[in-house]
Amino acid sequence: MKKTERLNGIIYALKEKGKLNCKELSELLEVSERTIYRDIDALCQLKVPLISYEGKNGGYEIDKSYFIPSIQLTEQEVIMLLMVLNVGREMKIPNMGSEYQLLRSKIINVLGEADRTKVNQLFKHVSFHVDRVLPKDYSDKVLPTILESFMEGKNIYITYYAPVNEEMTERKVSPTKLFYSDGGWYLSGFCHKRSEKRTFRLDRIDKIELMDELNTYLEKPIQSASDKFTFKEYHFEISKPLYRLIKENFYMENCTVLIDGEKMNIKVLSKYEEDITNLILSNPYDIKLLGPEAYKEHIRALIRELCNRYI
DNA sequence: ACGCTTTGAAGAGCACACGG
DNA sequence: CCGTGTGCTCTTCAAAGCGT
Repeated sequence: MKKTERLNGIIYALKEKGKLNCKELSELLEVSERTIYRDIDALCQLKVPLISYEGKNGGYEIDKSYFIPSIQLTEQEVIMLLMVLNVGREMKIPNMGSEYQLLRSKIINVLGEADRTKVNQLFKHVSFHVDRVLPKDYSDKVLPTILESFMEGKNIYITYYAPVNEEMTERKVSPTKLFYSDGGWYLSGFCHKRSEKRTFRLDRIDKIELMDELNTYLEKPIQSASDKFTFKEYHFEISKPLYRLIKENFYMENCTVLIDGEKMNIKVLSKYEEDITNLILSNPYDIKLLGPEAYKEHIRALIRELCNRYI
């Protein structure tokens, strides 16, 4: 890290944290305490209004009124931000389409002309692919209203499209979590219409209104058996080659090997039942489901239905 | 190779907080 | 009030990095 970046780092850290001592700053910026003392000295010479407190509970503060003129980023920081921005666009963060280009310009304009050309050149050869992204689009109001509901701690009123019976339902929801999973954006929370925890696909929210009523479910977790994203444990016998092929997959994240050999015995804790089912049906010679019994019955029923249909 | 700058380690001195 | 612990300030010395 260059000295100028470190000086900026000290200013931003003190602005954010309030008071920090030399040891904390040295750990944060990964330099010795002596270097921090020298940097503090340099900042004082640059007329940055620092206040030092000696003795126990001492440290440094920056005058609250000190104004940081503009954001300064290194080339590495710009590259990281652009990577994150590109991933976000690929994940279709709601409303990102219109904001993407402007935000990208703002970030890249932090760099000088020469570095800008270099970074543009770099991003011609870097791309991100997120498979199975569900929605074509989101309603414009959805994300801003959900974000506001979390910041204000208030309930929302939504009109939600249920594809099974092709109907629009209206309901009051106390949002608890906004998340991206399995190719789409979801909102989970307490549904007052059903009186239980429900997860909603954002692209199926047609209308949304922020209510005046306070959300009392923000701090306490809501448990629900009908929740799509709960973890279940699966027990398999699996061939070593297939295990090697799939062990890095997202649905295998919580995997325990019970017996290691040409035929392996594993336990998988996963919330992606559809992917597990596809794995079982696509690899009948290499994987055998041992449990749980209820899920085995589910697989049997699927296979019976397939047989009835195609024999 | 040389000079300059930056950095780090160690130690001494001073100020302050706190408990006995 | 005094001893102890913590933290800022300052000095000295050595080493590494960088440009010429």
